[in-house]
Parts: sequence; structure tokens; C-alpha cells
Amino acid sequence: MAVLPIVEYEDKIAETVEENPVVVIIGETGSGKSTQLSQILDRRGYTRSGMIAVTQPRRVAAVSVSRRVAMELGVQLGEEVGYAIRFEDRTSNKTRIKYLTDGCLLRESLSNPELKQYSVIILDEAHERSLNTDILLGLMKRLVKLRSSNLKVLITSATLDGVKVSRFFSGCPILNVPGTLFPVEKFYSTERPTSYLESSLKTALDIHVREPPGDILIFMTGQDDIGKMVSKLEERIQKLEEGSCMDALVLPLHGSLPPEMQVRVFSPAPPNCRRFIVATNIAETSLTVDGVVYVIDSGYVKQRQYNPSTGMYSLDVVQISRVQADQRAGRAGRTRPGKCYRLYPSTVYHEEFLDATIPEIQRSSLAGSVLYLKSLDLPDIDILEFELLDPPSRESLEDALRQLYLIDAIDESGMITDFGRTMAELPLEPSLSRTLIEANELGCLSQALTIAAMLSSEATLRSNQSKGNAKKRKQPSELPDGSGWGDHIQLLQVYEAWDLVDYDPKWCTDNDLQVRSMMFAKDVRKQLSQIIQKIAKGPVDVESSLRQRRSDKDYRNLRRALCRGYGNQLAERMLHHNGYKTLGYRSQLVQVHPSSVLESDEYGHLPDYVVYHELINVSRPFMRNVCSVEMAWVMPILKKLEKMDINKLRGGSYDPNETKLEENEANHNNKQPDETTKRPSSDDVDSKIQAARERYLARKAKK
DNA sequence: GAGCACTGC
Repeated sequence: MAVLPIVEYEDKIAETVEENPVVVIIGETGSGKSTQLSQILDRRGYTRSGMIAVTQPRRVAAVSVSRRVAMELGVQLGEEVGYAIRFEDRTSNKTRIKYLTDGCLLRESLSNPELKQYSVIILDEAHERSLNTDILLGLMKRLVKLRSSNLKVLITSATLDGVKVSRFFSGCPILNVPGTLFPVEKFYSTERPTSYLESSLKTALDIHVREPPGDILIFMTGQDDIGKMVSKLEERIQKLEEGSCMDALVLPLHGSLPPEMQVRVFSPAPPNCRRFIVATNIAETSLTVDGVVYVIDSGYVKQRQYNPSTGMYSLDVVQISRVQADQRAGRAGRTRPGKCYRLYPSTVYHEEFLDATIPEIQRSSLAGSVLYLKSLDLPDIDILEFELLDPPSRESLEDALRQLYLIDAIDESGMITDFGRTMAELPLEPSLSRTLIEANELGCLSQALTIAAMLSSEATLRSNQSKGNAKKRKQPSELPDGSGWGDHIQLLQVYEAWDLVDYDPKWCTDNDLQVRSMMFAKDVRKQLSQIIQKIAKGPVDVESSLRQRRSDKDYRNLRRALCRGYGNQLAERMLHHNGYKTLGYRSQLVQVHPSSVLESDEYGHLPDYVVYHELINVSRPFMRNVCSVEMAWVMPILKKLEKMDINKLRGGSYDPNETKLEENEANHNNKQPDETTKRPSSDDVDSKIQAARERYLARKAKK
């Protein structure tokens, strides 16, 4: 086995770690940082006073890297070297080196805020900037001060980000460890193509005809384009003159492909055959395809982002960053020198692309993360001042506070409530945690657990309700339809139907459901049940109704619990048509997603009030996963909205004078004093509630 | 009447 570059740096690394509490390691692909750093520090005696934790953004990485390290050290996995991921803890009291997902480490710090069992914490792949890694970086900054004598923190990052991370940790040292990538020659287009699909197609065929053997990896934005590209490639390759070039195999690769299709890319090409792998971003970091020598990079990626001013997610095709472009190019140089064809001019790369991808923390709803931080009870930290590498916008934090207030996780002055503490314990979005608490009080916890689990697993019920579409109506689906109450109820019914056939995998495939997702839902449900039973004061019922079907056909209590939980995600139907208006501190015109099973009454009217799981803007704003609720349940939440004051919510445990000072400072820094004073006036809220009441009266009169 | 990239507790 070749000696990894990092081994030559062992003394230097050990020395630097000895002298500094925090060290940034810039390790390129193939440097061996993921497997070697922990072993180096183990050899140097750091495991005498505690374990070494190594975090990974992905589960598969935690498992495979720990397996590798156990093998190198000649120990049984789970003994001296182990891993911990959700649903699976393979560590023991002998464990010295522990690989875990960053989400797992966050969970651990909930019950043990100083993470005392660790003497070293290595945050690997920090340049990927997952939401969890960013929060961990903030926690580490605080932790190294608290435990300056007995904690070492190492952060691995990419070249472009290293200085920034170092600056965040008051200028800690940066060590560079070279990788073992082969050179990749880059070719740029002279201009942006009008159709990147056509341009990729042409480039791929050019390579096929002219270049020596080696697989081609083509980066596309999504499933649709990949499908088109695959069929066009197959068509054009067939037309190529026989004998003029080698054989070809075209493979799609994206996340929603069934696992058996995904693994096809891991078997090598047949002899004298070139593979074309048409992939999404999944091939950028998550999956490594061997044999790739040529990369075609469109320069685009599909990215999900959250807009805190509308509460809406959107999925947009955006330009990639320079880090991403380099990562894509690197995929061509893993086994030998490669070539990367960039379908954009070099000026675009240098002048238009961002240095790094916008971190997830600036593209997500932060309700869950803010609740998490609040539950840590860090006495010295105001949540809005919590130091992060790239702080989210003030608007985004305020949005999180408002959401948390509406679902009773924090009180009117921003303090975490008892509800909030329970909610933070559950590995769910706050809305679903709140639903579970309410369901427990209303005697329908078991059903709510199932819904929460099904929503976590994204067990998409593939358009089995395409009623009007004659083409797709081959056979009517046997799946339950939510009894008209909506998608949450349908998810519940589907799971219960699966339970009735003893969780038979074949039942899933027969009904066009992914076995993987359903199994995941089952695992989540079990985990949630265990956590709830652990934290509950009294006895809880987590199993009822799974087998003995209830007689309440209207799922009344369950819908009521959902309404309480989704108090921040309510919508009201328009008086004269089936469009909806979201209710809350901001109002949007939205529609029920066409895939919903929500039913209208005999007059063709959808329910007056619904809760929704998510707002997503795809060509138009839609509510995905909706459930019918009753006005009487909605009114108390609107009342609560009336009392909401964002200035108080921001306050936390600080006294008002101090808060004021901070705000003045913020105003000064932002140089936008108008912005900070511009908050929804109470008039606004009043008028909203007034309007809702008028509509209520109008409806009542109509009936 | 539309069609969702990728992770994770």
C-alpha cells in the first residue's frame, strides 16, 4: 500500500496540535486525512484522557472510514474503533476512536454540553458547510475556551475556506497536506451555450469519437434532464458508424433512482466499452465513480433555498461555486490524468462564480436549530449573538423565533418553555414535535407518531391519484386516500395498511412504494417511541390503533393535534375559489399541490382551513402535504399572533436596557436604521385578525 | 392540474 502523504507530516501535525487548541488542516482529496489524523493523535497519547471524535456529514462515510481505520489498526470494529450513526451505535467502553455523523455529535452535546468524554474533536469535511457542521463550529469556538486545558479541536477544510475558518478561531494555525490527485486539464467554452443539454451531448460524443478509453461523467441539474440526456445519447451513439468507435453504456445516476439502479455505476465497464454516467450533484461528493477520466460540467446545480420573508422554499437552478467546479473537475483525476470540459468561459468561472457555495445555514429555515441552541441553556450566549462562521440574516433568525413562539416552544419573551425542551429532544422538525406533544394529551399519540415518521422518511406516494390522467390510469391504486381529510391522514392509513400485512416488503413494491423509505419510517417511528417513553412523566401509549382500527372516521383529535403543531403553517381558503391564503405574520396566496388527496365537499369547495407541511415554489407557490382542520382550533392561534412582539421575542434572558444597547449597535453596524425599526406594526396584525373574523361571519351567514 | 438536488438527528 502506498504511503499516504499525510504520514510524512505526522511530526509537524502532532507538534502543532500540542501547542494549539485549534488547528485547521487543509487536506486535498486522497491525502488520507479522514483515516490518518485520528490514528496519529491516538499514537501520540491523546486517547489516554478521552476519546477522539471524528465527525462526517454523511452516514456512509462514518461507517466506511471507521471500518477502514479498524482494519488498519487490526482491531474489531466496534471495539477500539467504532462509529455512531442514527439507529446504530457500534462503540463500546473500549472505544478510543469514534466516527460519527455531525448530527449525532449535536445530539450528544444536548445531554453533555461540554462533551467531556472527548479529548479531541475532529470536524472532517467542514468545507461542505452542512447546517450541522456550522453549528458545531460555533459550539467548538465556545468549548475550546471552556476546556482550554483538555480539548483539542481539528477542522479539515478546502483550500479556499481555510483562512476564513482560521480567522474564526482567532487566527489558529493552518497546515497544508497535499493530496494524490492526478492533474486534470481544463477546457473552457468560448461562450455560454444556449442549451446546456445540447452542448453536453455534443461534447460527450466528441470525446467518445476522438479520445482514448475512459469513462465520461456528465453533471446535470435533475432527473428530467438526465432522462432526456440518456435517451438522446443512446440514440446518437446508435447512429455512429459501426466500427468507428468503441462500444458504449449510458447510465443515469440520481438520488431517486432505486438502489439497484444506483449500484450499477460501481461495476466496471465491460471490456472495450466506454461508460457515460449522467449524474446530478450526487456524484460530486456523495458517490465516487471509479474509471472516470472525462468530466463535463454544465456549471449549474439545482439548489433548495428558504426565503424567510415568505416562509417558502424554492428549488432553483443556480450557478455552481468555484469550490464545486473544482470538486467536479477533480472527479476526472482519481485514477490517472484526466480532462474536464467546462461549458462556460473562464471569465464566468473567475468573475461570476462565488468562491464557495452559500452555506446551508443561510438557505434553511432555522426554527429547529434555534430551538436546539436555546435548549442548551448556554448562559453566556444570546441566541442572536451566537457566533457562526457565516451568520444567518437577522430576518431568518426572527422568522425562527416567530415560528417557535406560535407553536409554544418559546414564551413571549423568547425564553424556552417546557414544551420547547421536550421538542428539542425529538429528532423532528419543531412542528412535528409539537404535534406529538398535543397528540399525547388528546389520546392519539400512536397515530401522530406514524405521521411524523412517514413525513420524515419522505415516503412519496407516487401520483397514485392521477384521476384525470387517462394515460396513467392503468390500474386504480389500492392505497387508502386519507378519507378526504388530506395527505397526513393518507400517510397514516398507508402505514397502517402496511402494518396489517406484517410489514411485507412485497406489499410496498406492489403499491409503488419504496421499500427503503417505508423501512426508514418504521425505524424512525421506533426511535421516536423510545425517546417519548423515556422523557414522558406518565405512561404513554405508542402502539394503540396500529392493529385495532379506531372507529373515529373523522380523525378529529389527530387533526386537532396537527393544527396545534402546525400553528405556524395555517392557511385559509378564499371565499370564492379554492385558492388559499396563509395565516400568520406574513400572508401568501398559495394553492394546494395537485398531488394532494385533500377532497372538496359536494359544492366543490375545499376545506375552509388547512395546515400544510411545506410551502414550495415550483412555478407557483404550493402547499405540499395538507390536512383539513377546523376554524375553532385556528382562532386561539390567531389570538396568540396578536400578542406577538418580535422585540420581546428577541430579548431572551437579557434585561431590556441591555437589549436596547445591542440593538443600537446592530443598527449602527447594518447602517440601515430604518430596516430595524420596520417591523410588522400591531395594526397589521390586528387588521389580519379582523379580516379573518369578518370572513368567519360571512361564512357563518352563508351556511 | 404539477412533476424534487442532496444530506441528517
